[in-house]
Amino acid sequence: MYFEIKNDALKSIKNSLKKLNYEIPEDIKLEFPPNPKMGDLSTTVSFQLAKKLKMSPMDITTKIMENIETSEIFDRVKSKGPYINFFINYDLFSKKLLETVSDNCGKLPSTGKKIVLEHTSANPNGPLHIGHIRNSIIGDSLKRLLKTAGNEVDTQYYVNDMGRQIAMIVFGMEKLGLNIDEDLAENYKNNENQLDNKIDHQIGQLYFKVNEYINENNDQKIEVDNLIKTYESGSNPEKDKVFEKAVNDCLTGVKQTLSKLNVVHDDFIWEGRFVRNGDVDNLVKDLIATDYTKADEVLCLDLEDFGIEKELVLRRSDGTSLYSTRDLAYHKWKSEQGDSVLDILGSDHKLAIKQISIALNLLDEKSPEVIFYEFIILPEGSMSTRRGVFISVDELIEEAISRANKEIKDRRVDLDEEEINKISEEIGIGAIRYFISKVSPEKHITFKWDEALSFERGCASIQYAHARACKLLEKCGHFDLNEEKLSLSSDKIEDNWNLNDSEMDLIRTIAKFPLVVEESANMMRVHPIAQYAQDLASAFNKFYKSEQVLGCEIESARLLLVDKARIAIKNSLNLLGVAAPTKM
RNA sequence: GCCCUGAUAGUGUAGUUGGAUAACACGUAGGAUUGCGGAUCCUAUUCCCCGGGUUCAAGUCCCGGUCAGGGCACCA
Repeated sequence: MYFEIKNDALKSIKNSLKKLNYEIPEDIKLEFPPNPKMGDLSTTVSFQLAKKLKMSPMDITTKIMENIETSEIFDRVKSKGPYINFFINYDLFSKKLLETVSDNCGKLPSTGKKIVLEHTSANPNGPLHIGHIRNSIIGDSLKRLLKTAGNEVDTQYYVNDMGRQIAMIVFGMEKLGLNIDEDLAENYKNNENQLDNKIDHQIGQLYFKVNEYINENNDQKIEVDNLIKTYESGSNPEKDKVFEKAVNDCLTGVKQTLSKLNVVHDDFIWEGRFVRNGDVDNLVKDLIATDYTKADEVLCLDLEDFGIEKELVLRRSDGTSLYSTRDLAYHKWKSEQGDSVLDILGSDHKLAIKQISIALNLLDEKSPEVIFYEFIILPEGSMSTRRGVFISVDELIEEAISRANKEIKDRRVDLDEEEINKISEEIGIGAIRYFISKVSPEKHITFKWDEALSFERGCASIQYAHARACKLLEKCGHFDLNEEKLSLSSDKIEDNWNLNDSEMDLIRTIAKFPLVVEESANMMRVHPIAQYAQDLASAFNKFYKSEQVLGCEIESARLLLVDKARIAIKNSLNLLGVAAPTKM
């Protein structure tokens, strides 16, 4: 709705400027006044013009005001100082809104663009820990946001099957006799209470032990190197199977975890394929042709001309490839899969991705757009799979759900076990996803249980607003709770509906949703959505508290308003990958 | 040492085209339920790290500090 209103306001301003023979600035600034009492939209165009016209902003505003005409959606337009403020006609606006908001509210028209989005891509050498979760949650929310904003999005998990880590795991299994207990892993699937048995956790423990062993027996490193060489050459199919199984096992566990968080990838791309299919070799050849490579002891790419002192090593002296070389081949491939490439990366990858971007430019390929995030650390310090110091995402999920469970049991004695479990899960997962998505990625997060999982501050209150709306609608008799559908047409809106403050505020907030989607998608940021969902819930709660809906004179109008609020809350939560329970 | 990021009420955060009275949540202190769920609402409280500069206008841009985190591998 605001898109249309903004256009109308813009047209009014332009017409007025035209009449005055003033120059029309290319982008006339329109913003929201600090307080709705001051208007619904305002422009600072007079400031913009002051210098060119050699007039004071105040005088320009006076002139504009003498000539301005507005469309009927605005009640009036008033100046305050040099600001020009537009006031919406809420009788018209609210009816229009209630007529137009539908189930897919927030969805923008197609851009025709395809984005390849890589996120999570954690090494398959252990379970996801709460450091990884920021990547997954930002990535998955961004996917939802960009899709809603009209893009086609393909999400990929880049699987590091060829790195030293996996070789170490294979080494541990073959040389140290460490093994994965399949029965225990299977056992976990059937009754999820022994996290240590979960297959990716078993692999994590194995990896930790191998690290300890190698640290004490440095001479054994050569064995690991040999394993890397063998796997990379593809000369030993038996060995390949061992590698592949280890990776797949770990991935099985990782996928279980992600799916609980409502995170699903479209593709899993194994880095090994880029070595096996010759892409890495070809890429190295192409880079040599650019004359930027140097071959001293090893082959590397000299990036000094681009302001990077550190050269990028392309091959080990034993001829095997490195992570960054394979990643380069992967990026080249990705850039051919869509119109743009988007990576979600921890800020520790900043230098590496910069090197990769420059190399891609040398090869005339698109470089990726990157969203960096800072680390989540524990109060006692940073996490490490290698050192075995971390809180796993599975632990976090268990704790979140169990806290939600306790909470809901206290409040709802009327619900059966199955319902309670389902709702606890929705609330627990919501708390986690909301906690991460509400802060901007460049901010450091120190993880504290109570802050991450508090239901007072956070997501549960938004979900509660949704549940409340559903309950109210259910009582009116025209609402199907299973289908979540209100059968009440907008021509039932009463003619004598004069909106009060809380209604206007709610209308305004709902109407903003597509605007928030557009702006957030443009910035590729999800935390404004979290804030918006909170604002929406708050506007709804205020309305709910101050106005009676059922049995009032304007029941139809208010029921429709509640229904639209419900949809907006649900859809905004959905952008964050958070469920909207109909009761809780 | 060089490079990158952060610093906003007691706490955690928003504030990205420079614009009006800096927003939200929690905390604390009060208050609200004869009506649809109190996981709610209302009131009070308190903030732009320091020093310069640009501008009609700076939390926002520029320069110089301080503190915190990260990066600078034949690791990923």
